[in-house]
Order: sequence, then C-alpha cells, then structure tokens
Amino acid sequence: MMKIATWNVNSIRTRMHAVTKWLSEASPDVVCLQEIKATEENFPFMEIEALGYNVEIVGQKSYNGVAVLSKRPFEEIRKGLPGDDNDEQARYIEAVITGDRLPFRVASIYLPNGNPAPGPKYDYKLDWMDRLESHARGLLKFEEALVLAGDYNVIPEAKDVYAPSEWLTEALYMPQTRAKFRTLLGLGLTEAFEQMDGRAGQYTFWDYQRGAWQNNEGIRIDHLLLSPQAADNIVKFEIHKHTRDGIKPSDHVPVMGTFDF
DNA sequence: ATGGTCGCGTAGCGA
Repeated sequence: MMKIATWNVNSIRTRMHAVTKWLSEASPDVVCLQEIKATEENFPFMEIEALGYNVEIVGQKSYNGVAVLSKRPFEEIRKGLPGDDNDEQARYIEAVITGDRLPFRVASIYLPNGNPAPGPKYDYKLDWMDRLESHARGLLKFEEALVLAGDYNVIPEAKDVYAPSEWLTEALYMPQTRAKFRTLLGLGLTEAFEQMDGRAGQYTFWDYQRGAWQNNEGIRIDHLLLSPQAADNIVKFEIHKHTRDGIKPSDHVPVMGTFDF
C-alpha cells in the first residue's frame, strides 16, 4: 500500500514542528507540499531526509514553492508546469515512483489563488488552469496511475464551502474557475474525495482570520485528482483535520489517499 | 464598509 498525501504548509521553516509530528504519526509514503516559501538554500533538506524521505523541490524566495517527499527513490522528476517559459512562479513538481505492485506518477500543484477577480491575477490563474489541462491531457495518454495532488485554490461545489453566497465574487469559487476545474475532471480524472466520501462540509482550509476555525467556516480546496488506473486502486481517503488544532498550525490540513500500488 | 490573522522579512504584499 502507498499512502500519498498533499499539504499546503504555509512556510516549511515555520511549520517544521507540525510537519515532523505529522510525518511520524501518519507515515505517508509520498508527500506533496505547497507554499514552502523557501529556496534550495534555506529548505530543511537534512531534517526531512533524516526521517527517511528523498526530497525534491521547486523553490522560490518568500512566496509559493512546492516539494515532493518520498520514502521510495524518484525514477523521474519534472520541475515546472510546461506551457509558459516566462512563468517565474514555483508552483509545480512531478515525480515517478514505483510501489510494491505498480509505478505511479504524482504531481505537487500550487494553483494560483487568483484574487482579486477580475484582474491580472485572475487572468494568470485561468491561464495556469489551461496549461494544467493541456499537460494533464498528455499525461493521461500514458494510461498509468497518476495522482495530481495539491492546493487547487478551487472550491468545486456549493457543498464545499460554509457560506456559498459569500464566495460568489471570489476567484476560488467564481463560475469560470469551477467550469475550468470541471473541464479538467472531464479529461477522465476523478476526485478521490468524491469517490470515497463526497459529503458536504468536509473542509481542508480555514482562514486565520475572524475565528474561521472555531466557527468551522472552512472551504475544500486541497484535492487529489486520479487517473482511472489510480482511481481503481484507492482504498482509503482521509482529511487530517486534527492538525488545524496544533501549535502554530497551517491554515490548510493534510489530505491523504491510500492506494494498492 | 471595515477590520480581522498569519508569513516573509523588516514595508508592504500575498493569502
């Protein structure tokens, strides 16, 4: 079995205590991290490698940044989302890993937030989603187990937000955002959450402001998107909500799938 | 309508 998780940690250096605690409790085989807010120079490689993980990152100073951790060796690494050579933002890394039964491909995705919308930041978000769709279409042609994991900054449906009416003008929930997300799914991807749970009110993010956590005013924006070969092999899906209660928590919580790979 | 909280890095931006 392979446990594959995604977590937007909102700074790896500030979050190391929470991350190491969670790694030892949940013992994921593969972890996709977002918003590491670190470069190759200041990422804590030694501490994470000491816990038994291979580590690859796409870093950036102060903002963004993604990483993939794996107990198994990486057979292939791709850094950056194809489709725009001028894109400087660190938001995509992809790896191929072999499990007990099957090789699989996993991506750590930090999709742009896009606020305020409309505007240049929203245009960048929509362009990025088009590039992701194009790249995913190519990956699906391999007909292999594929897990596109990350912070999508997309609330798929009304059931995934505490107060849909308050989010109508937010880049995370606007109709065009959700339409592009559905187009991505339409390529032949399945949300692990929808296959295993699908219930309303299962959130992965609560804002630091306004007592959002205490009032359970959350949204579900961290997703595992699966190719048919991955969807056929998922046996468990979990949202590790308890981590939002810890000391200096991230505003996101980990999401983890267990696969018979 | 405003302000409310974090993280980075030490002002103000991004979320």
